[in-house]
Amino acid sequence: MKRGPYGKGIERREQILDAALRTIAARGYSATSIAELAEAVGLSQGGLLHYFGSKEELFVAVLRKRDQSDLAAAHGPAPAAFVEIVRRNATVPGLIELFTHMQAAAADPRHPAHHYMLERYRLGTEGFSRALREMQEAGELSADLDTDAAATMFFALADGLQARWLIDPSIDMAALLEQWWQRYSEDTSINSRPAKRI
Amino acid sequence: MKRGPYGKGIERREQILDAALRTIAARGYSATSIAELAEAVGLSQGGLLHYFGSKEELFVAVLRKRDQSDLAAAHGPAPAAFVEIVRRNATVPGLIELFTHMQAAAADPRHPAHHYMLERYRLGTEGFSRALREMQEAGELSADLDTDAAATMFFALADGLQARWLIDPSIDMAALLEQWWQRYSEDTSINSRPAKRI
DNA sequence: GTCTATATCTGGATAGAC
DNA sequence: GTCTATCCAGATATAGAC
Repeated sequence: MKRGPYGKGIERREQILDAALRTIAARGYSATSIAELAEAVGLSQGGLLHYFGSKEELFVAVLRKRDQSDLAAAHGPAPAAFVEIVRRNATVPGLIELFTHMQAAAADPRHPAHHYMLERYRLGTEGFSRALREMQEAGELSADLDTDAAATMFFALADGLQARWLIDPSIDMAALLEQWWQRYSEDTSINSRPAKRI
Repeated sequence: MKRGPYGKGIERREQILDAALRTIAARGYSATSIAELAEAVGLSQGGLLHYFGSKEELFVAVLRKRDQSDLAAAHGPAPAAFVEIVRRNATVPGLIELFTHMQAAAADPRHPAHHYMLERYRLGTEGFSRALREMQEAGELSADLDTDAAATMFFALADGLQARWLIDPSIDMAALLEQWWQRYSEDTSINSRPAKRI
């Protein structure tokens, strides 16, 4: 809450992002043009674009804001906390839709979402992997598990499930993630089991 | 190879799809308008649209054609064969890009890709799951594995990895899928291992 | 900082001739 | 079946006034 125009600008920006978040959540991605967004925010198209250079940059900012709120809401032990975020996201399909569209668009290195996605993958897997290593050190997790690979899989699986869930909501994303983790994290080291089943 | 205008129309359609496949593979999705496509095919825009009602329907037809050729090229035991398809797809990023865009767009039930995706999920998981059950009956796979869930996970993981790989080609999709399968398919039934690690 | 107005303009879809 | 020509819609981005 700084004073002066600089602080106010930032504050206004956050207000706009909040409104955009709500609008996309309610209307979905495809139904949302910057005109719609501007109206929902109570601003003109030009006024909106004053804060974010382009539609795509605005969308990326919205995703960043969601990540922020997801992270703030996360708590508890590592794998469960991440599953919890997915469960939480499932209440807001519009934002998942936005994410999948941005993820597809981010294949182009010049797209504003490209850097965002790279950063998200890096931070996400680093955090997840670190949490797993701590579990290993505490003896709560099999030491032979490749934590980096597991983290990469988790995010790919979560993203893939989300994309599919939008099309076919019959699947239970959180349950599948839990099921995956339960089975995948089982101890498979040589000491813990015979080489062959009897 | 039927005779008459009907057969010829179908044949022409296939030619067009082949050309479209190559063009998208080479240029990527975003760079491909129907005008570009028409040019590559050696047809006018109107002529192209005579065969496919709209851009989206054409794209879906392209995906169907790729599936067809993937399936024709697949061979060998179930999980490995599917990984092989992913490995093969990795040589054609443009088509993966097309797929991820269509997957995102398919969230809208009115989009032509919606039905395609639903069908693909259904056929894919059915086939994968059936193959796993056969392995179980042959005693090659732990009987306690939920084959439907495993199949759903496989496709979600593969799709998620592909979307990420487009943005960050440093990951090895096929290796991660194999690693997943190897660990996930391990026998975890009570007979095969002690309850707790020593 | 915000609005109005406008510049483009890309691109998909259509109509009708040949 | 294929082409030409055109239309039209929708959307973004920009310029300049207040």
